Amino acid sequence: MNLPAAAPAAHLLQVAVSTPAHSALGDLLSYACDRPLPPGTLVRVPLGRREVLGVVWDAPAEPPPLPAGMAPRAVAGVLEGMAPLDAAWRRLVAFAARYYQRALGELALAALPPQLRELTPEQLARRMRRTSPAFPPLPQAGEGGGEGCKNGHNAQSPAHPCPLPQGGEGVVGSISLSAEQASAAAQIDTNPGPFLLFGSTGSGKTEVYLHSVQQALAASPAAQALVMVPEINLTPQLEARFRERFAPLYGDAAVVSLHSGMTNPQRLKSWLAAHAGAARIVLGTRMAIFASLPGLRLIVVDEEHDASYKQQEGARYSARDLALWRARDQGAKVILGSATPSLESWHASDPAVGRYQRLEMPSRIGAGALPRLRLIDMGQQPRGAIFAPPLLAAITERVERGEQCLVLLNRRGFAPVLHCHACGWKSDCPHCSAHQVFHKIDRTLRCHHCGFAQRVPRACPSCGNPDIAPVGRGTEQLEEQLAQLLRNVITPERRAARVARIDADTTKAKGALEEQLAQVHAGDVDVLVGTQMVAKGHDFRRITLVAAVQPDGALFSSDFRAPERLFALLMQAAGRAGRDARYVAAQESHPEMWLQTWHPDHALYAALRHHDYPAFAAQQLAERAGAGMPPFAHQALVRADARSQETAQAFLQAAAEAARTAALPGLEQVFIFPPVPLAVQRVAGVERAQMLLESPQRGALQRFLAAWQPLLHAERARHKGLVRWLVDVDPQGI
DNA sequence: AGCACGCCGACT
DNA sequence: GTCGGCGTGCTC
Repeated sequence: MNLPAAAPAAHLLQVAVSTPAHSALGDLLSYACDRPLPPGTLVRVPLGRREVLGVVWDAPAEPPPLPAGMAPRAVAGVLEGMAPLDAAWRRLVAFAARYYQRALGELALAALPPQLRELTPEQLARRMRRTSPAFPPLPQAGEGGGEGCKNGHNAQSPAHPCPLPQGGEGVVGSISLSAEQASAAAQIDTNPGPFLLFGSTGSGKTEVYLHSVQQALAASPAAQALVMVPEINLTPQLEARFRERFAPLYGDAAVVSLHSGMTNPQRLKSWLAAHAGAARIVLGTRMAIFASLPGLRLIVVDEEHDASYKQQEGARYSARDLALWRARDQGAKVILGSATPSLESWHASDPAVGRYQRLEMPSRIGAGALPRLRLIDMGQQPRGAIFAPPLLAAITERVERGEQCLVLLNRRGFAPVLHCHACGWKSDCPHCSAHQVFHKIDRTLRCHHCGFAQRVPRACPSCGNPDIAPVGRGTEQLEEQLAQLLRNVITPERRAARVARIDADTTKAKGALEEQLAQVHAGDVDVLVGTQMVAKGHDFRRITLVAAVQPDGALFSSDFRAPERLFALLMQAAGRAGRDARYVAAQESHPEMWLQTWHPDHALYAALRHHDYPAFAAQQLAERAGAGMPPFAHQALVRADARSQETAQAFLQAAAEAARTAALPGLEQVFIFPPVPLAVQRVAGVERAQMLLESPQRGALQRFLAAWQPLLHAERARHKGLVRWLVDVDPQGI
C-alpha cells in the first residue's frame, strides 16, 4: 500500500511510540515523512513487524544519532482532522515520564484513549466528521506556527449555546452560598492558589466547586475545568450535579466523564470532546489528569487525600500531584478538597509554610451535628463476641425506631482463614504467602492476592480431621450473625429487621452497587454491613449509627501511613451518619459512631472523638518530622520480582552497590535502605522484594533515579530468574 | 511490550 | 512427519 520507504523522505520526525519502560530503545524514534508535521500530531508508524500509534514530538536541538547502518522508515499515516496535541499536554506527559521514571512514549500512549491506538486515519476522519462538525479544533494558544488556526478565534457555533451573560456578573443558576462557602469561593476567585479546601463532611464543598467552575468557565468561551474524584462509583452522582448546573448554560455536551468504567468508544468520544474544546467540564478519575484540555482554567481534586489518586501499576503517577504541576504549568487554578487532607497537603498549607492557601469550612450545612463517638473497650467486654452487648443494644434500639445502621469491617468473605485444631493446618494459598479466605456463600477458599480458588475441603487436607474451623471474621459472617442476632427485632413498619451486605463480592455485577444503594435509600434495609467502599462518598440519609467493628489493625501497622488512612476512613464513615438534620431531629436521636477497640486511650481515637483533624495532623506531623519521614523527606521504592527471594534481593543489593561504585549524582543526599521482602512476600508464585530510597531533597532523589536507570537496566541481565523490576516514586505505602 | 525466530515433545 | 512449548532477541 505504501511506496517504498526511503524515496521522497525530506523530513525527519521524532516520534514517541509505546516502547516498553526499560527496553533498550530510546525515548523517541526517528521516522521519515514527505512533509513536515507539527509536534503533537498523531501518526501511525511501522515498528518491527507491526504498525503502531505514535505522537510527533518536539525535535531536540541536536538530532539524536540513529544506530549505525539504520535508515529511518516512513510514517505510514497521519491522523488528520484532529488538532495536534498542544505543547502543554506534551509538557505534562514529558514531566510525568521523567518524574515517575518511565519511557516518554509509554506514558504518552498510555495517556491517550485506548481506542485511538486502533483507529486508522480514515476511521478517525469519519468519526470526526460524524460527531463534531460543529466544533473545529480550537486555536492553540502559545503554539508557534502550527496549523489549525485558520478558523479564527470565534469558534462559537450555533450548536454550542452562548455561555455568558455579558460582562461576567449575574451568574445564571447559582445557588446562594453560606457565609463560609461564599468566603472560600471569594478567596478562590481572587487569589492564585493552589487551594486546600478543608471542609468537614457535609460542609458543602461541592457547592464551592460548582461556583469556582462557573467562575472559571465564565472567563472565556474556551475555558475548561477538570474535576476529579477518587472512584468510578462517585462519578455518576457528581456528573448529575454538574449536568444539572451547567447543561442549561453550556448545553448537555459541555459536561463529559472520563474513567475506566466507560466503554472504549465512550471514552474516545469524551476525550475528543475535551480535546476539541466542546467539553467545557471534564469529570473523571485519576486518568482524567492526562486529558487534552487546551482551555484548562481550573482543576478540582475532590477527596485529595484518597489513595486512589496514585496509580498502582505501569507508570505510578499521582494524579493529585500532577494536577498541581499541570495547573501551575498551564496557568490554571487548582483546588484540593478534603475533610481529612493528606499530611503532605496539610503541611503545605500550613501558614508557616505557605505553599498552598488553606480555606476552612468547619460547619455542616443542613446535615446536623457530627456523630458522637462511642468507644467500647473490648478488654471490658465478654470474650469472643463480635458485637459488644452495648453496641448490639444500640443497633437494636435504632432499628426498632426505624433508623438505619452501618457496620464496617474491612475484610471480605466469611473468615480470613480456616484452621485445623488437630494438626495446625491452615488454609494457605499454594501460590502466595497469604491465607486463602473462606467464602461460605459459595463454599470456596479464595486467595485475595492471586485469585486462586478451590472448594472448601470437607475435612482437614493434612490429617483428615473433619472439624476444621474458621478463624476471624469477614463481612459475610458479620451479615449472617447480625441477621441471627436481630431476628426478633421488629421495625416500626411491623416487619422483621433486614440486614444487607455491600462489598466487592456483592457488587461485582454491573449496576449491582447502584441497585443495592437504591435498596438502602428506599428503606428496605435496616442494617448495612460493608467494607470501606460504602464509607466513601455515598449519602445515606437515614443512617444514624455507624460502627467500626475492628478498626485497631492500623494503629500499630508497619506502614507509617496507616493511621492517616484509618483516621480519614473513620471520619468519612462518621460523615455517613445523620446527614439529614431534619430526619435526625424528627427522630430525636443523636447520630453516633461506635468503635470497638482494645486501645480506647489511643491518641488517634481521642482526636477522632473531637472530630479534630488538625490535632491529629499536628501529632502525626511531629512524629514524621522527628523520624525524617514524608512530607519532611522524599521517597522512592525499587521493587524486584523474581523466582526466588534471594534473586530479588541480590538484584537490589547489586543495583545499590553499582550506584555507590559509580558515585551517581545526588547519591550524597540519598539514603538507600537494605532490601527487604514485601509484607506479602510471594504472590502467584513470584517472590517480591523492595528497597527504600529516601532523601531530604526531591531534586537529589530525582537526579539520582535518572542516573541510576541505566545501571538498573544493565544489572537486570546479570540476574537470572529476575522477573521484573520497577521504580515507585512517592510510594503510597512501604 | 509485541512479535518474531528457534530448537525439542505428543498428536491430527 | 507437523503443531506448539516458551527461551532469547529486535524494534527508528
